[in-house]
Amino acid sequence: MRTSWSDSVANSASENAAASGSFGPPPTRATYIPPHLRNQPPCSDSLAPPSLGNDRVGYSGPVGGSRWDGGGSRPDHGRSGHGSGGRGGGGWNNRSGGWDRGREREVNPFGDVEPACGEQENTGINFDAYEDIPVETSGHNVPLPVNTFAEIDLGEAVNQNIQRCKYVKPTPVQRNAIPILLAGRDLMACAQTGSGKTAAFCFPIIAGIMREQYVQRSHGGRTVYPLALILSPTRELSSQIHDEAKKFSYQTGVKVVVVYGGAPINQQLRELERGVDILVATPGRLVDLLERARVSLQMIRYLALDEADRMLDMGFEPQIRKIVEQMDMPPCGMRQTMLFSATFPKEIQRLASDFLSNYIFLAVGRVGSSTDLIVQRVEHVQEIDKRSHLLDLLHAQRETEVNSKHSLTLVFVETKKGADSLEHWLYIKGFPSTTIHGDRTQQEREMALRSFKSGKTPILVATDVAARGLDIPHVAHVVNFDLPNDIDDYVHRIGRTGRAGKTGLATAFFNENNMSLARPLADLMQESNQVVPAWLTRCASRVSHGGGKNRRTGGARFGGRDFRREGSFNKGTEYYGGNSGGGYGLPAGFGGGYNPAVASAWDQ
DNA sequence: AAAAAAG
Repeated sequence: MRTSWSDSVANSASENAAASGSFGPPPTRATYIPPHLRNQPPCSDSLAPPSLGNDRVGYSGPVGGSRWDGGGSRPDHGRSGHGSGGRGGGGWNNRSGGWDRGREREVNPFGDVEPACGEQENTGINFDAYEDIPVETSGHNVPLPVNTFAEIDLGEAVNQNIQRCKYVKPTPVQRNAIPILLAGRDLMACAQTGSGKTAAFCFPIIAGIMREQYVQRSHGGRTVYPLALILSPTRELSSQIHDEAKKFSYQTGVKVVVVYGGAPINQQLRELERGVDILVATPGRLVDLLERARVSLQMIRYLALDEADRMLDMGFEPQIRKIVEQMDMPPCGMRQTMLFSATFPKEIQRLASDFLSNYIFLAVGRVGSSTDLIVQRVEHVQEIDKRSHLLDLLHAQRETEVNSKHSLTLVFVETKKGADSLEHWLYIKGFPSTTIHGDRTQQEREMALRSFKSGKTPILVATDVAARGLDIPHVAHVVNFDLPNDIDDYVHRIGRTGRAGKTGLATAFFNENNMSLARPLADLMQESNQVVPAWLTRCASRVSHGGGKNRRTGGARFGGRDFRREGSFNKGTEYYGGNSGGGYGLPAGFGGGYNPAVASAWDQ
């Protein structure tokens, strides 16, 4: 059933494809071509996840040998003794082994990249600001952070990709996490999205796969045996991670495949059959593939959970436990496990420790100490007035935006129905928008995201499916039309703005229905040096003073703190990175603070 | 109670 305005006009004639930009006066329904349908090649196969192009032929399953080999011959499958001298020389200089044929046809993921990785120059970055970032680590024998990519031995191929991405210097989470992971340690990391955390876990995985020698076991059938598994809670996030990982692994011989629901499984099966070292997946589709015995986890050496706190909350935990504990994945200690999120509630940390072995906890704060990149506003708006209030905001925004051609507004609502209905209403009121939520087809979801990112529909009405991890440049304004019940969800939502060094605005509509959020929201805003309205403080003091589920413990400087350090369960701590005693005042989840118009690894 | 994730 077509519920979206975008869809309702999707079949309009295409001769108006060159219609004017979407920031002009609102179009009329009769002649309007939805922006996302303009200038599109006919028959674009939008069901295919981006960058699935994978063209190495004849590869199946883990390879019996190291990609370090400079040898001229393709490693033999199923040969256990291969590569005894494979690491001889130990250099990264020449790995022109058996992968070359495939490499020549490997799609260049840098060919059509979006501005995030391409158009900008790396000049004028104020890297000194990085030195101020509070970093907290705990655990046994924490490896020291590095300051440059050159200090890390990731190999020539990966180094080239780092250059292609125009990363000049590792971000704080990378500086700390990469040495930890290269040392083979398990890791629980608190760091905001947009802080380069995808690269922080991808680089060590790719380097590890290239370095090590894996023996192909002769298993039957069409089962594939990935060496690394990266799980994320939404399809779009998995797709995004896959796109990043493709860039990082370009011409390394390491193969990345993504699988998720809502897309044709046959295509994904074909990709898997062409070989997979790193599998990026959402839980449901992975379980399906495991049950069909098309994927085995026996060979997994690296397990990464992105948005790990979401992955371990009530809705996902059973599936994650099944994948990690009840299939054929090597147990804790036999694999390297890394958990990343911007928020890590204590209860979730306790759960997560089941999956970890002697792990290091890492929390990385934000850049700078006083400049808040996200201005948070809370307004008291009754349910009945929300729509007209939103309209006022959008009109005011339009007034001040005549010159900025690419400024996006992300509106979060509570329900899928509410998303459709608000989107339709906005259309009536002359604001081109689209919507993303779990009741839309995957094709529609991906189209909506593209249309929003490109600025063709500069308003996106979303449920929490878009709250986490998605890297959408140019989101100037996040509106919490309906506030979430959990303060961590709020942190993730507003984290969609204030990215890439730009300032962001986050507006929340608060009323009696949000009383349970009053206290944590007021605390959070205070900690991030925001103006807390007096009425909100009053609300906060009216509700219970107990430490409920929503209460942030241990201060919110980092959006998390190692739960092992609480109470008597103290395993010893070590500190690096100038955590000189608090006063940072802002939790993680607030965008990086470097100059605009520069690219760096922050632009992951 | 809602959202997400398999079909």
